[in-house]
Amino acid sequence: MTVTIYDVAREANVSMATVSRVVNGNQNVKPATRKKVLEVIERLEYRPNAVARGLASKKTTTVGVIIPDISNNIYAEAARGIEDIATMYRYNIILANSDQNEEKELTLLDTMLGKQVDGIVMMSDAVTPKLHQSIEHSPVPIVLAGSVDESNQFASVNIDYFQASYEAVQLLIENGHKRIAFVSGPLQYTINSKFKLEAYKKAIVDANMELDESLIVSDDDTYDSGIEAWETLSALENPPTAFFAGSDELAIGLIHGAQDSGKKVPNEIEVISFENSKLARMVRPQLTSVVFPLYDIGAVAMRLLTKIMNKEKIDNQSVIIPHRIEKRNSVK
Amino acid sequence: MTVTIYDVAREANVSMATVSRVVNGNQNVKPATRKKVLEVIERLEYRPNAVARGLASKKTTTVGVIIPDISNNIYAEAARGIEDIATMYRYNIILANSDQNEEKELTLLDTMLGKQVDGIVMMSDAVTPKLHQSIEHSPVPIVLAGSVDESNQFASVNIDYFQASYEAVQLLIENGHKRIAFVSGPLQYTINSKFKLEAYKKAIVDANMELDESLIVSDDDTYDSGIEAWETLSALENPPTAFFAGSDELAIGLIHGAQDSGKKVPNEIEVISFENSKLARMVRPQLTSVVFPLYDIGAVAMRLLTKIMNKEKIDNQSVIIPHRIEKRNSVK
DNA sequence: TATCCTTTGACTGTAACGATTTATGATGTT
DNA sequence: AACATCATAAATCGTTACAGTCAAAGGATA
Repeated sequence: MTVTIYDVAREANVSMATVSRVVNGNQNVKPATRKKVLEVIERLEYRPNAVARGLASKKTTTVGVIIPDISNNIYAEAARGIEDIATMYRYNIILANSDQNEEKELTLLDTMLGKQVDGIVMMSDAVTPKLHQSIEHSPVPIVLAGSVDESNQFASVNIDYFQASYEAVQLLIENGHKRIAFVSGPLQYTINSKFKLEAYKKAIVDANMELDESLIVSDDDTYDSGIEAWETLSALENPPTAFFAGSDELAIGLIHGAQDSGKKVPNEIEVISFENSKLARMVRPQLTSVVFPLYDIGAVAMRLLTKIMNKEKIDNQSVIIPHRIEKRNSVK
Repeated sequence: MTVTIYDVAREANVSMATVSRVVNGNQNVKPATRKKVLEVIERLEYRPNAVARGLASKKTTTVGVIIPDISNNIYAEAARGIEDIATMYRYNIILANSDQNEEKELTLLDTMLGKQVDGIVMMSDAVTPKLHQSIEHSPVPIVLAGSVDESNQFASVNIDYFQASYEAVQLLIENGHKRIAFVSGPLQYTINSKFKLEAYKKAIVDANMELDESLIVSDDDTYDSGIEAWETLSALENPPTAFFAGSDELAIGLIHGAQDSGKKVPNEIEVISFENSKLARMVRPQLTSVVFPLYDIGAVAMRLLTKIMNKEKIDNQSVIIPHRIEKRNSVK
C-alpha cells in the first residue's frame, strides 16, 4: 500500500541504507546513484515515514507548546512567534491549551513527553511546586516563555515586568496624579502580584504618596472586569484620576466605563495599559501602553530551545528582552 | 536509560505482550496480574513511547491543523474549538500557519502526512486546483473548516454565508438606506466573492435599488483598511449611509472613520459587521453583526473528523450550522 | 461415570512496523 | 599495495498484533 524505503531501494537496485543516505543528504553517495534514487523516489511518490524515523533516530523534530489559551490574543501572538521560528528550524509544533490549570499542565507535559517531543516551550502564569518538579525531571529541554519561575532555575524569556510597570506608574505620577489605581488580572499570577503590583507600590511610595489599598483591584483580565473596576473605583469617596491597567482589555473597559459616565479621557481620566496588542489602536483614545512583546518572546523562546536541543552553549538561560512604552492618547 | 515495556515485563515476570495488554486496557488479563503490572509501571515510572506505538499500530492519535494565521483572532477561535474536541477524543494537534499561501499549504500537508497524522482539519480561503488534488489524494481524512470547496466534494463545516450576508444587507435596506456600501477583505477568497458580495448584489437588486460598483470596496480585513474604506467612500459625490463590513475590524475602522469626521453612528451612519468576535462589544457603539461561530465550526469540524477516522457512517459531509444576527447598536 | 472433544481464559513468543546506524565489504585510484 | 570512497547487510528502536500454548471447564457420548 504505502511505499517504503525498501520499495525504493529495490526499484533503484541499491540498499535501503543508500536510499536513507540520499534522503538525508549524506555525502557518501555517488552522483549517478543519487540521481537514480531520486528519480525512483519521485516516480513512486515516496514520502519518508517520520514515525519510523523518530523511532530509529530518537528525534521527532517536533516540539510541544503548552499555553493557557490560544483564543486569547496575547497567547496566540506568542504561539505565532514560536511557530515561525520552529518552522524556520524545521520543527513542527504540538499545541495544547492548559487553561492555567495545574492538572492539565501536568498531564499535557506527560503526554507530550510520551510523544517524544524534542523539547517544550511552555507558558504558565504560576509555576507551582509540582509543575516545577515536572519541568526539572523532564528528559527534554523546556523553556518558559513570558512566565516566571521564582527559583530562576529554568531557561526562560521575559521582559523586566517590574521595571516596565514602575515606569508606567511613574508616567502617571509625573502627570500630577495623586490618586492612581491599580487594576489587574488575578493576583495568583506571579507577574501580577510580584511585579506589576509591587512595582506600583514602590512607585507610589517612592513618590511619597499614600498607598491606598482601596485603589487596588484585581479580578479577570477582561473587558467586563475593566468596566466593573471602573464602577467600583469611581464610586469611591475619593476616586482615582488615573489607572494602571494590567491588560488592554482592562484598559478599554476602564475607558469605556469612564466615557459612559461622561468623563473625558485623557483630559479628566488617564489610563495606561500593559500589553499593546492590536486593540490598543482600535479605541478612542488610543491606548498608551507598556509593550509586552509576546511575538518576540515566543520567537526568542523557541530560538533558545533550538540552541539547547542542539547542545549549543548558552551564556544566559534567563533572557530579558527590552521593553518600552508606546505613547498614544490615553495619557496626556 | 529510558524504561521500556520490556523492563516492565521482566520486573513483573510477565511477557511484554501482557504489559501491552494492561496498558491498553485489554480484557484478557487476570486482576492479580494487572495489579502487579500496574505497580511495576508506577514504580519504574514507565511511560509508553508513542512513537514506537505509532509505528506498530499505524495510528498516532494526532491530527494536523492547518490554519491561515493563529494570531488572527478568528482562526485562533476556531483552533480552540478544534483543540477542545480533539482533547476530548484524546487526540493531540500539530498546528501550523499557512498564511493563505498555496505553497505553504501544500508543504504543510505533505509534512503532516509524513508525520503520519490520523487526520487533518484545514482552513483555507481558497481551495486551488493543486490543493484540491492534494486533499483528494490524501491517505487520511481531511475536513475543511469555515472554508468552501466549490466542488463540494470534501467534508466541510460552514454556515450559509450567502443567506447570512443577504439578511445583513436586507436589514440595512429595511432601515431605509438607498446607498449601501460593501466593504470586505480580498475578493480572491471564495467566501468574499461568491457569497458575501453576490448576496449583497442580489439583495440590492431584489430591492430594486441601483447597483453602484463604486460602493464596492475590497482590500484587507483589517482596521486600517476599514479607515481607508471610509475615506474613499465618504469622498464620493454621493456617499453611502450604510455599510456592510466583512469583518469586525473593518467595521470598527469604518465607525472610527465616521466618528473622526463628525458623523454619528448609528444616527447618521449605520454599519453591520460579519464576524461577531469579542471586539464587537468593545467599541462604542457596539457592533451589530452576523455571527460567524468559528469556535463551533472548529469544534464541529473536529468532531466530524473523529467520526470519519472512526469509519462511522456520515449522513452529510457538508455540514451547515445555523447562523444568526446579533443586534447591538451600530444599526438602529 | 469415564472418556473424549471443544471452548475459554490467561498468557507467551515472535514477527512486523519503517526507518537509522554501525560495522564491514567492495571498488577504484594512486 | 595502501588508501580513500562508496555501498551493503544486519542490528536496533519500543511497540502492537497475531499465532500459539497450556491448563481448566464444560458438554456430549457411550
